[in-house]
Amino acid sequence: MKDIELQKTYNPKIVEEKIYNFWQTKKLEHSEIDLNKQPFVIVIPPPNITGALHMGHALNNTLQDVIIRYARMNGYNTLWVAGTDHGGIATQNVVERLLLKEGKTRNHLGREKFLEYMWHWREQTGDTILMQLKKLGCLCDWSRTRFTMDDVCSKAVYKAFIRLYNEGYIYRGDRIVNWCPRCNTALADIEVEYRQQKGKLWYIKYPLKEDNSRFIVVATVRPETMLGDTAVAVNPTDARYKNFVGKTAILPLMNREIKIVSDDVVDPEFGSGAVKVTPAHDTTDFEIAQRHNLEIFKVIDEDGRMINVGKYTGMERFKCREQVVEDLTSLGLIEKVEDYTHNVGVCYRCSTVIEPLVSQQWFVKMQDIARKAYNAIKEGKVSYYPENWKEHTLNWLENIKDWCISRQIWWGHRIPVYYCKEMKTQECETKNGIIVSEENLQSCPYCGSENIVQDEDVLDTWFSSALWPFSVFGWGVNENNAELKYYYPTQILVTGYEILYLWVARMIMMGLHFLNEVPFKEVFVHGIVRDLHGKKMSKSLGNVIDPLDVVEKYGTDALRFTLVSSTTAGRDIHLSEESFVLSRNFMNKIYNMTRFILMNISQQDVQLIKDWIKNFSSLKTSSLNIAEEWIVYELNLLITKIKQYYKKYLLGTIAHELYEFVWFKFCDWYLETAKIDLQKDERKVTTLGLLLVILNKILKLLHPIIPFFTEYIYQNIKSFFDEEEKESILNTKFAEEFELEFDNFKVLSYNVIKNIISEIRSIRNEFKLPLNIKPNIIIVAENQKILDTIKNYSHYIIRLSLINDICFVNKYTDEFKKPLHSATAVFEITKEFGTLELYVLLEEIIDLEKEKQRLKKEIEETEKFFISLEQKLNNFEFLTKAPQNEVEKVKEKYLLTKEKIEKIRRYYQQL
RNA sequence: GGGUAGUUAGCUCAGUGGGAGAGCGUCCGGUUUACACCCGGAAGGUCGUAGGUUCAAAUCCUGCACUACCCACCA
Repeated sequence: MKDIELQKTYNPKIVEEKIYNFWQTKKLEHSEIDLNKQPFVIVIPPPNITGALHMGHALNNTLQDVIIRYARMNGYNTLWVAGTDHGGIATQNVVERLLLKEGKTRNHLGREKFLEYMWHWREQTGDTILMQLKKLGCLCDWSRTRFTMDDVCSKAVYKAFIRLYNEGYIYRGDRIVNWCPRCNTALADIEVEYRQQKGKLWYIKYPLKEDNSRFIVVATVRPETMLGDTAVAVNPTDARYKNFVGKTAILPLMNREIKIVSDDVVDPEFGSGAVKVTPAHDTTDFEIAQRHNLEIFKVIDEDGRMINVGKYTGMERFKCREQVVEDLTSLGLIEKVEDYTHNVGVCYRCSTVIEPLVSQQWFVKMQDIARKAYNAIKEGKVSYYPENWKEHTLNWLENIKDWCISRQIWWGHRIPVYYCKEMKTQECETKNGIIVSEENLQSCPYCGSENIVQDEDVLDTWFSSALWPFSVFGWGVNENNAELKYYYPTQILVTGYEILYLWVARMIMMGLHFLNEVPFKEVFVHGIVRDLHGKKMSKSLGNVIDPLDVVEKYGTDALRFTLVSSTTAGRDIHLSEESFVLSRNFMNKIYNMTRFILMNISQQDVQLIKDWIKNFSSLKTSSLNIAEEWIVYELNLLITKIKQYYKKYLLGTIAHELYEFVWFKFCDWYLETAKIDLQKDERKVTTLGLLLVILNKILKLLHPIIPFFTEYIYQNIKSFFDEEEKESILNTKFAEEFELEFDNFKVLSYNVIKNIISEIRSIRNEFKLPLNIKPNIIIVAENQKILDTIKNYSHYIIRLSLINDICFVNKYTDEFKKPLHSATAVFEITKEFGTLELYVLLEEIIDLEKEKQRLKKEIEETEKFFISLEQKLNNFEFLTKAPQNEVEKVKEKYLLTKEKIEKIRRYYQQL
């Protein structure tokens, strides 16, 4: 694959295609049980089969891929399990919409045909997203791909249900559930979103039975529900209503007698202080009804239409509201109407206003199960990154409610419960005719009756998701299998915070309950992808950035690099198109830097360079020049930092550090000095060898983030290394620090040279020197050693700052008079080396007024700092209370700054 | 109503006790042959606000304002 092309621009499309095909043949992602190696496992948050890849997926999976590749390069037996989620209501909605286009509804087809249709649809399109993940470079072991409704996972679902049922954790009960009249199903509390909505608060007069000229006034935002009222409640301490409690009121429009009761939940401050009680359609009212044994009277059906209410029957609930208000108004029973803003619950899928409905549902009793999870998290068996989500999860677990797991749809795991209609035996009767069975039953196992029916409902989609970390390893088929033993618990779960409770907490609970071990040791929580201004991406806002478009335009690696570098500790990500341009440019930069290196290698040098690289590890830094020593030193610092950041999963910081090092240190500085070295034949091999060694390290550091690009470059340079046997960069070891002893003086000297060059450039710009004017400069120092070192490398300064020549002056031994027509700068180095003066000889070009201003500004800035140092040192408390090394540091800076400022002042005055 | 996070350059964000940083944008200058998807330079900030702790605060604490998200049964 030696084909770095001559084009000046990196073409991701061609390269990524090539590398993708290369990987396809290598099956690098495959993992097998290897007891000699430590496993490092990630189980994917399974995307919904309806989903086309969006930015959230791209982010989530890129992060996982970075982590898995890093672990892989550190010698772990990595496994990333892929799969998809059947997605319950969301998926059924999508398919029903498709059906509707054909003019059909699910009821036309019937359950069986409808499911057939759905499975067929899934076969055709369900794996699209997995293909897209593959293209993203995700190192999932595709041979293990699972689906929440495949045989293996379904077995786990039934097994879990039956076990929970037998253990007494699953029960069936009457509850007020959040009903979505559009989706026609119950929703869990966490599937309900609240929206603030402007509404009205109606005050309605209910006449008293004993004296219909007297009224009790109730306030409500939902007048239509009054038709189902079975009581009025007031606070027991409310003096206004003391005499009403126990009396009977007449429900207007319905002319039903209802009781007036007292209950603590009623807030006397709100509205009129009296509450209408509609047990069938309000959670609080339902609770009141249970405490007072009130009748439950259902007036709204599953489609959101009125029932059992005479002339209102069949009306849509909001239409009915208008009608009720109109009728009450004409009866003179509306006392007043107020504007009122309140929260309305809506379905998280379709935003339809939720109707609280009383109905029979299956529930999981959560308290015991949650306590186990609570303790495990508290004990640190699961670590959260960033940590603050730990506390959130604990809070949620503490206040957990029972989990409604039945859903009134067809797509999903059908609840494995049968009802015997006959109950012919005693045994059958004690069981209430409820049969829980994984098998497809034809007759009742208790009484033999063939008159049995299976529960119509399916399980909440999150029920199967909660089992995902172990169902994928075949727990449902055989819970003692070797894979489960080896791979479970997994290492880390990567997810957005929006499903922390919906999913993550439940996995922890189920993992602990069924396997007695947490399903993952770590949870990495990332934010949600938003647009540049923090708005959620949505089609209606038109601010969606499609990852596939980005890949098309800028390449997969650019997408990945941007996503990773935008990730900061659990915060939301604000994406803009231009951020991908930056990443694309970064890739191009490295591409060209590589081209430069390879272009400079002549055929006859290849072997020499290989030999040099082979011996590099035994080299001493003394054979390196200061630029080389500096860059190697900086690279070591970088590697150390990056390894630490990985421990804390600070992936965004890692991307930033790499960007900075490669561009600003390696390319802008080292490569520029290397160009100068390359002109001397005797330095050529060393320079090129070192450039390749560093490039190789950089590739490895970058590989987890931009795998395609780094693989491509690696394939083009790997022949220089003893790594011929490594087919892919993925099989190499992650970059380690060089084991070298550094000479701090060399590093320091190089930094001084850098500063001198920058300063000269700045002066050139300030005085608008054209490029063809190359002034002479004078460097004055107090220390001969540093003067000699700079002298040795003066060619760097001459080339990089475009000057003619340098004159070196030792302040103590040489005669020196400050040249008048020059621009001046003073540098502080260290206590040992003192300060250094720079004169750029400008002769008649200089504008002395400008130089004056330049120095004045410098003096002002330095003075500000100097005064702060002085104040510190004059402060007795600072001297006594601050740590000694801080005081020392300030003292040193003080002396240096003093020297500097005095010098600049003197020059200023001479002008 | 409760909780959490955020408020730093025009924009997007780093920085968690010792001289305010990056990228983009802006302005100035560049065919320095790896890269114009580039190079060099510059301007731009009383670090939301009011207090407090400390020798020292963008950084720690408290109040307030605004923003975002999560949670909650207030009709």
